[in-house]
Amino acid sequence: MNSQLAFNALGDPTRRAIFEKLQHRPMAVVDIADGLPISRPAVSQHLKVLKEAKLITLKTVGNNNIYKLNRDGIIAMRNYLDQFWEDALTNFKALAEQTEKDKK
Amino acid sequence: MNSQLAFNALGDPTRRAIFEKLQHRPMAVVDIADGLPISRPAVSQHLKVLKEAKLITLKTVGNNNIYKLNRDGIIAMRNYLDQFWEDALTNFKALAEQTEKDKK
DNA sequence: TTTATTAGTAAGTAATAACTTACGGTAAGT
DNA sequence: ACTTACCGTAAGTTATTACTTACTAATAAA
Repeated sequence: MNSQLAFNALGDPTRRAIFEKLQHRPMAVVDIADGLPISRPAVSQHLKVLKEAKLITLKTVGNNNIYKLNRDGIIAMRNYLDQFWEDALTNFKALAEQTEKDKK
Repeated sequence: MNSQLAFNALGDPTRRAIFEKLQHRPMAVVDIADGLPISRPAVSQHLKVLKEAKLITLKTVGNNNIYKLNRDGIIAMRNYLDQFWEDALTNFKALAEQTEKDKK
């Protein structure tokens, strides 16, 4: 799992908007772009980033590229972050205990 | 919790490096900057972002600003992101079930 | 078989983010 | 007092990212 890709992918507000749109239903690119204040090609570029981060996938149906959330990618990211926070909190706790000990 | 702050703060690799450094021990700014390929003021700027995202705090001791992880902030962000992924997966599941139903 | 719709990519521009150097202020050591 | 060490901020530069328009290709509809 490349955390850098995922963080980066969701770091942009427009991409988060797209990601959240796809939570409602799978959508073709025109539909995703509809309502967003940017051009359709710009949306395509964002979709590329989300796809490379493995957060979404696409299925071509005739003329349409239907994008949807990628369950496996999302789970991978969630698991990575679970570990990330756990490490941080574990280390925090160890430091706090060390500080206690140092006082004595 | 502000999602923009969360993703933005950890979206930058240098900031994640700083965050991980602080998992080992609280550190003064010079120590944080030591080893990083950027200038000390640049580090200060990253620290500001992490601080505003409530991931770290600082304590001034004489001439030193000692930065350390902020347990409460980390927990808040973990909880927020847990929810974020859970929502995504819940929606994914609902969509999958809907698709099943539509087939019938 | 034209005509319209969908969508990705290329190339250039605009906006943003990360960085540097220069500075000022404060505390600690001499 | 003077000097050194620490650190934040300001201002400007560089690098990166987001965006636009123009184009091409592919399928669907007429």
